[in-house]
Amino acid sequence: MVGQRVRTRFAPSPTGYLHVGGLRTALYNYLFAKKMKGDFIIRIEDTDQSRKVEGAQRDLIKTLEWAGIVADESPERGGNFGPYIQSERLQIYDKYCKQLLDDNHAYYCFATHEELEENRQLQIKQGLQPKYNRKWLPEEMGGTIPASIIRKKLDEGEPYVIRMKVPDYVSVWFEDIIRGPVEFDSSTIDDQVLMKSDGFPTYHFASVIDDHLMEFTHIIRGEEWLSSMPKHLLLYEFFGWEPPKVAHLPLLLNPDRSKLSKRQGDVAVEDYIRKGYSSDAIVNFVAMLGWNEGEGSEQEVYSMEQLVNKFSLERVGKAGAVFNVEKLNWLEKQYIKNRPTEELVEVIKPVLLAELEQKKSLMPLEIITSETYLEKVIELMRERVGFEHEFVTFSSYFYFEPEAYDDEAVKKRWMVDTNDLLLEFVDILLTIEDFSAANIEAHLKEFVIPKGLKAAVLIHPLRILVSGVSFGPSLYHMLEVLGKETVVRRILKGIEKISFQA
RNA sequence: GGCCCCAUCGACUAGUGGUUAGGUCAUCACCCUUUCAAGGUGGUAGCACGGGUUCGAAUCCCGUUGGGGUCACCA
Repeated sequence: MVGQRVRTRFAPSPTGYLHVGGLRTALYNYLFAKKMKGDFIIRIEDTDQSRKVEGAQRDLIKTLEWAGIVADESPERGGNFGPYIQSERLQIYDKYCKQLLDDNHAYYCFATHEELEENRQLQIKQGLQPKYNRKWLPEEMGGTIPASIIRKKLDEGEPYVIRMKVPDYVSVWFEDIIRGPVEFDSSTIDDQVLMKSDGFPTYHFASVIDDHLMEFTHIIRGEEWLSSMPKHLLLYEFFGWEPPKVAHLPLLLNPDRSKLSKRQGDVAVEDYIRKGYSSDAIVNFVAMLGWNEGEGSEQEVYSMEQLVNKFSLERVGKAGAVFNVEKLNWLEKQYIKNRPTEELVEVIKPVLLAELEQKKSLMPLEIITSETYLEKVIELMRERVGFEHEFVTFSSYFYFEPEAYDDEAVKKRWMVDTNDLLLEFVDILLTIEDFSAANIEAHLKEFVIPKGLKAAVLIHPLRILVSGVSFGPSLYHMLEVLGKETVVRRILKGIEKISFQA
């Protein structure tokens, strides 16, 4: 194994959306493989027919690719170790199962669900660990069932499963890359079903065989698999295969420290995409949940490339991490602040166009959809939005007339003579040739100072009139970007609707 | 409950025997400011507990407590 090219895998079951925990698992597999100049592979574990969801495989891969996690081999890309879908590898599992049967490492079990359940209840009542009672263990393997009976059942076409025979009184030991040595006693391991009665393998069996056949060097997966590791190890031993190195990742947690779940917020990557998070932020955030550079590094923002360069399994923590959206939000803002303007234009243009389908704008379309205009909006709003789409949704006044005016702000900012002042000031605005921020500011001050008033008496009402709200970018720059015509129109329209309230 | 894993500010974490226990998010205050942000400065806040080992423990060992995972013909 020394000098071997690193191969890792992400092996989701196509039962629905991609979980953020799954995203992190995939990411760590990807980062490690790429860091080691190796390959990252996607394998689909669809051995449970009943849970299979149509389209899930496509969505899973699409979402991973959205995040920048592109597999070197996958069901869609192919590769030299296919098929990459387990339901297409059934003959392979059959073959290896036969071998286990021949070697007396596995046996047929004809127990019914009812029987099993009854046995389980009995054991629980007796205070024992629920475990298969080995009723169908054949004589030659130390059990009580004669080969003839098994033969007969088989001939009669009786449904069966195939179980692995866990050796008694052995201790299974392995070294986890993240956790160090871990030991289990075989008495705590159940005779795991390998082949289900529908002829499909269970996860445990299929994944061991595929992990070996596909020549993975490192298995990186969630901690929930830690306790089934000994079963897998036993299987490797039965086959005489060298097991890959394993790393069990700490779990992602809810704010109350239970396993991250629906109910307490969004868990699907798609949910976050829908809300407007960028892959940069999600990947960065999820990468830091359990991994850090260490050695006094204070970097918080990492590109995928940097992550690849710096990632190491040794620096993955052992404790679960709470998925905290606040920090994700902060990261998203960091990316928006630093994203090239052209990129932002590309993203928000379609959002604006879609919005324009719904709503009429009184502003010239060729202007507000132009790149130069959007660039100006971005310049003003860049540090004030939490998501890219907010360049449109949170700043709709750059494109649409205000539909309402913030009541509280109006109450606070309107004096008896505000409307008169505004009306007077409109005339001045009309005279401004060069409608620039600096010019507007100069004219406003020139207008207000001789009257012994502060600029604020106009600044706030103007903002409210023009945008409808009491917050936003620099007023003068906002007016400049909107243009004289729009500004004047909105002021006149606004003062018709707003008046001083005592 | 058995087995397994884990334990530093509210959150993410740095720290591997000697540090005023550091950083980031959040939070609070102040500065900047026409507003809101952004930014700047500063503050509050943490080694779960109890025993050891040691001249000296956040760091090593044991125990307790707490949390989590897992005990399927699901992955």
